[in-house]
Amino acid sequence: MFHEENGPDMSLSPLASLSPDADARELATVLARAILSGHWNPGDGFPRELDLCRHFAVSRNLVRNALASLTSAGLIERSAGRGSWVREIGDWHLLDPQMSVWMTGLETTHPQLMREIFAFRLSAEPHVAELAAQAADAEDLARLERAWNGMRDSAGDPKRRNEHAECDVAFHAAVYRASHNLVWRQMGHLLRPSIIALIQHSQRRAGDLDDSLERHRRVMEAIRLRQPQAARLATAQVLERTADDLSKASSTVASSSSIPELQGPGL
Amino acid sequence: MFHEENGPDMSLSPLASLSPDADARELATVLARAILSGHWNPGDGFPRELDLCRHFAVSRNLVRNALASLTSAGLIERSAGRGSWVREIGDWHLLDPQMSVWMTGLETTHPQLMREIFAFRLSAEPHVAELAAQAADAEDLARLERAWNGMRDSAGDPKRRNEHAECDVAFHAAVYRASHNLVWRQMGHLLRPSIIALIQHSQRRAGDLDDSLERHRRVMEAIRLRQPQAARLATAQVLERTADDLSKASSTVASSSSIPELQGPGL
DNA sequence: TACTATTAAATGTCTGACATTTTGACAAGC
DNA sequence: GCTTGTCAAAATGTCAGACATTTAATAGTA
Repeated sequence: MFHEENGPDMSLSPLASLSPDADARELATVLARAILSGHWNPGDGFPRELDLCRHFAVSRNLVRNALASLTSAGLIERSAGRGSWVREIGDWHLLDPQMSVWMTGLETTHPQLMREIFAFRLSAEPHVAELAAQAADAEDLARLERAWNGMRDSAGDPKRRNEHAECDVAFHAAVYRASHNLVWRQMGHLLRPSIIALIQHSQRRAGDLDDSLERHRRVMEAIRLRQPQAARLATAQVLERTADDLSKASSTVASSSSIPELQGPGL
Repeated sequence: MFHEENGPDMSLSPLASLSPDADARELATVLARAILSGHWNPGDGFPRELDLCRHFAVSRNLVRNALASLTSAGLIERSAGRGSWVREIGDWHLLDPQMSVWMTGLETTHPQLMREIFAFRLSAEPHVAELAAQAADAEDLARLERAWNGMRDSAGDPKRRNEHAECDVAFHAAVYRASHNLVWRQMGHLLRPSIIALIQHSQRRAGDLDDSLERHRRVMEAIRLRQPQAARLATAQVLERTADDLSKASSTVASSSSIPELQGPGL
């Protein structure tokens, strides 16, 4: 007897429940967020297809489609005859837009991932703003202005915090897009989990909010006036303010503004 | 009669043939490369599942798995009852590692994509090298040296051109990885199609090769000596040489070093 | 010990059927 | 003429069961 049919199924315990009429997309979301929450260590075996079928009461086909999504995001690896297992964090496709969606809805944000993403933004975004100041057209400016107006109008109101966060995302995404390079533009997807997680967990004072708004406005203005250096500086100052909020929000005062080093061996 | 059962099936004509024992991965590759080659315009309808089944003589299941890959790469969009259609180039997930694999094997390289990717490298890679010079450890240096030695040993030999290209890719990927940031590291996947396409299509003279080797060596040395500014400059000069080779290789002397602007409206 | 055949477990694929979503045609009613 | 409701067709989404293939462990044998 190799089955553990009636056992407690420990490996399935971290899985949330699923609505009864779920489709493959929802199932993939549940599974992905369980991995992103760190419920499995890299190299750990992932539940077998049939176990997942029983646990969620869905067909094997649906499970396979969901697992295919996780595979294409680099979260798991599969092999006929051997099973599925969780890949190490360095192999995850952080730039897959699907990953952004999964990360955004996470209740407990993955601290290491957030540090990595923010460190990336810190090193890249000022330069993106510089490119944007060289290439932005009228449409880009309109997008920036729409997003900024949304931030201004929803500032300070606790009921409109989600709206404020979305406008914040839209603003930064508009900067990436204004670079008029398809690769940078794709990278804008990375912003959502980073910004949402921050806004949700930080309690800003009104003064901080005004200051943040003003710094965003300077970025927009520099891009409008085609001043690359000014745009670079203004963006760096926006991120500096964000880093402040971040260190206030997190109980552990990590060095969020220096490039964190980790991920030693690898293979 | 709405079926066009026996028609010439024009929409299937750009599809290459498939080996008889193909799996979903191969089928996805054939379909993806057909799209990447530009055989469909954005918004064009993609063949229906059953047509693809007949054309390739495979099961519907296999076709569906292949189409799921294309969907997760942002190449097509699907909707129950309406069918599948090709998305516009700005929505393609250029940073999906799977896309790099598909692009690399392409016979006719997609000129716009290659320009976009190279423009990105030109704007980002010097800064990545700067980060690498701050964060590289012994293992990173070993990887760089291994790759550079491979480039040196295979230089000039027409029979070892693929090997040379692979080492070139490995060198630049090692720089991205040495930044010790997971996001930049993932971005290293983007290098392969860019470098391979260039090496395959350019006929370098021996002197150019030596020069390229020397410039790569300077990058490695600057990283080893922890000299960020020198690493930045050296990388910029490597890319400058590459740009020269590019403009020699392409018959149309496009402005490959300026950020190309395109993609106007796009909702 | 070393090698081979067997068996079981897990994922990969095939087939056929039904469910759901979307669109268009058509007729009834105002 | 215009709207509205109903129906059918087309396309993708899901289910169920069977078989194929790959992998690892096991038992048997020289």
